[in-house]
Amino acid sequence: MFDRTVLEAPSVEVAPLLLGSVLHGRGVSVRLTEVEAYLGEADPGSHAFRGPTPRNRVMYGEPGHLYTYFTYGMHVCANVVCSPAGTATAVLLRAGEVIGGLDLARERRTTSRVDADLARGPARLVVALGIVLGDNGLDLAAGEVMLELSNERPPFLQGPRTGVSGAGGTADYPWRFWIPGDPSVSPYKASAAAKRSGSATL
DNA sequence: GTCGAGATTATCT
DNA sequence: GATAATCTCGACC
Repeated sequence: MFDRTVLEAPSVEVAPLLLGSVLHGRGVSVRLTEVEAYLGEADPGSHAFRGPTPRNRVMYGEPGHLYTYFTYGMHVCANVVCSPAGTATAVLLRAGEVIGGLDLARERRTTSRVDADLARGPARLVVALGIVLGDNGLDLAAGEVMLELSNERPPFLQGPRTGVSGAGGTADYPWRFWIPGDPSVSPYKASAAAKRSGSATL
């Protein structure tokens, strides 16, 4: 359960609040350590940039729901819908630390050799939680996948988004947030940042 | 440890 | 028909 009004804010404000929060999905619990904000039609990197489509209509719905989508032919990513109905902003869940249902998470992610890799990356996190494409639109307050907002405000860093192709995948939109020093984030962040712009450490 | 290239399919133009 | 909010594997240091 959570206070849905918190999620009515724009995704850039919600994103840091999700850090440290816990997502429970079908027997596995993950503490979020890295997220990314998407600002709907104002954001060239968002699926909603070119207006509503059958796929992204969930983002236009009420906050606190799950938005899932298929990408690169074989991966599913998950977002938390933010902002009031009619506004298409969302927060992409990029990485987290498995804190419950460890054995089950290991079964789902047989390619991970260390626990820190179980939910390191958007598609990996989705697999670890047992989320599938059909969960699109699920209510995170009462569904099989539940969000538990943290009362704490862990320290976080902010930087350019990664993996976004075309316009929008630049430092013009520094809407990636992560908890510094967490093992489920650091290697990913370091190599991706170095690859893009030399060094993006803040 | 870091770096580079290929895989594979739903969705949109 | 082109594109994509990625992952994995193999080569190299």
